[in-house]
Amino acid sequence: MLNQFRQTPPRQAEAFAIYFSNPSFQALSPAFKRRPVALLCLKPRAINALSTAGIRTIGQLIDRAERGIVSLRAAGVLTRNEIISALDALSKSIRTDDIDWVAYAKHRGFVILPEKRRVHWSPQAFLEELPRVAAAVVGLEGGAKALVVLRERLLCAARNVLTLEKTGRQIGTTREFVRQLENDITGMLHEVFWPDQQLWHGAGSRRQPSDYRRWVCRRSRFQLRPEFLQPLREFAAALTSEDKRRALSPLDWERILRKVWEVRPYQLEAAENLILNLLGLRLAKRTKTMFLGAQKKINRLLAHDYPEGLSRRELATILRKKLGPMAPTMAELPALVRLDPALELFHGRYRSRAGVLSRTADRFERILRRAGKPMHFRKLATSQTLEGGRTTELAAVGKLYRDPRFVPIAKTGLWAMKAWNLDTGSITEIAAEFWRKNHWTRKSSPRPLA
DNA sequence: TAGTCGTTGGCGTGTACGGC
DNA sequence: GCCGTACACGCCAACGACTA
Repeated sequence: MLNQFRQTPPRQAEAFAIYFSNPSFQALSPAFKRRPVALLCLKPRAINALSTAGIRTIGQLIDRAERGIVSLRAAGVLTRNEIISALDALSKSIRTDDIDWVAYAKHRGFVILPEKRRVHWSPQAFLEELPRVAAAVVGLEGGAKALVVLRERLLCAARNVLTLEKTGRQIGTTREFVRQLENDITGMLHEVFWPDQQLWHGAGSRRQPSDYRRWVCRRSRFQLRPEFLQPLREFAAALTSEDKRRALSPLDWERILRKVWEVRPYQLEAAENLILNLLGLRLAKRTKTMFLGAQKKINRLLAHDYPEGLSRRELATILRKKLGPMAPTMAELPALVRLDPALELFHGRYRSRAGVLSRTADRFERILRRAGKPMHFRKLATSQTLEGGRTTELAAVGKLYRDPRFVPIAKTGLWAMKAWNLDTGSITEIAAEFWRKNHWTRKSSPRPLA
């Protein structure tokens, strides 16, 4: 119980007291000393015991430990050991201007996440690792039920969140318990992801802010590598108070994501809701529904009716006719298209990506228009395979014959768009037609060149 | 005995949807 | 466009069973 810096051994009566002193504590700033002891990740019993003894800040704990905390009610050997261990780890983690929390966590035997080290985490790498880190934290702290809630309610796209009721049915519990669990998970993750902020208290959480002991008593025994948190911090720094206050439309969300992380919402599909949650953002439901409807319409139009694509103006006009006041404006269209992985902008025209066009003939039309000239059916079949189709050469010919958009060029195997109005007969037929148009007879036909 | 886990019931709010 | 209804959800209070 005693550390090496104590000069004289304690009296017998003080044998269960806590004594701890270390010269390195002098390097701690007054601001840091004013922070709550909960930052040291002590168990609730230890926090409660210290709180009862009037010790609520790190500075108070250091001062009292140097003088000796003789009577610590409701603290047994384990609790006293834990406090000593926290003080010891703290003394070994002091750097010139701050605390090295990773070193502190190592000294305490906590889990350091993510396991792999990187000097720099790009937004893409962060997004890839985030679900694993969240699952590691929740799996170890919360158990199987919490993992299901995490998966169905947080590690998913904002539009795919399972209802409380359905999630509850999955784990055999009530929707209210799912809500409480989700709140606890969110709180836990907030504390893990924002370790230097005031401890989180979510609305509806079991923790009550009026009760100091409850307020500070829970911190997860995890430490995230600070460099891993950098992308999230940059994102939070780029947000305005207005962004946090109002419910964001999907377009606002898309705009912010592109500006800060240079990614699109579907790229963070697996963790979209968690990221929104960690950043304290929410999406507007009504607007979201409205835009999802518009997006569905655009998808259908471009995949079936206009596989060759539409200009922004054409698309806006058609949508206005079909959706009326619910139609997106010209200005909103580019972002709406960017939001949908099935759509793309190609040479100034919006169109479905070839891989998601539902009909083979639509793909053929796309390929031919792109080439701008007739193509052999074998090459057409190969090209559509490269773009995600599965049609064989034989089936391709059948589809080309059946679809009035395409015409064969004589018996060459070449196919063109009917809209191109090309001469598609054989050389003999073209020559005969040429002669007929010029009223030439056999006698009057010109002699072939020597 | 305090804390945790999980349930129950109730109230208010926002949204979707159908009927008029 | 308005209205009523159903549904999902947030939030809260209270409670019992269990456990360290």
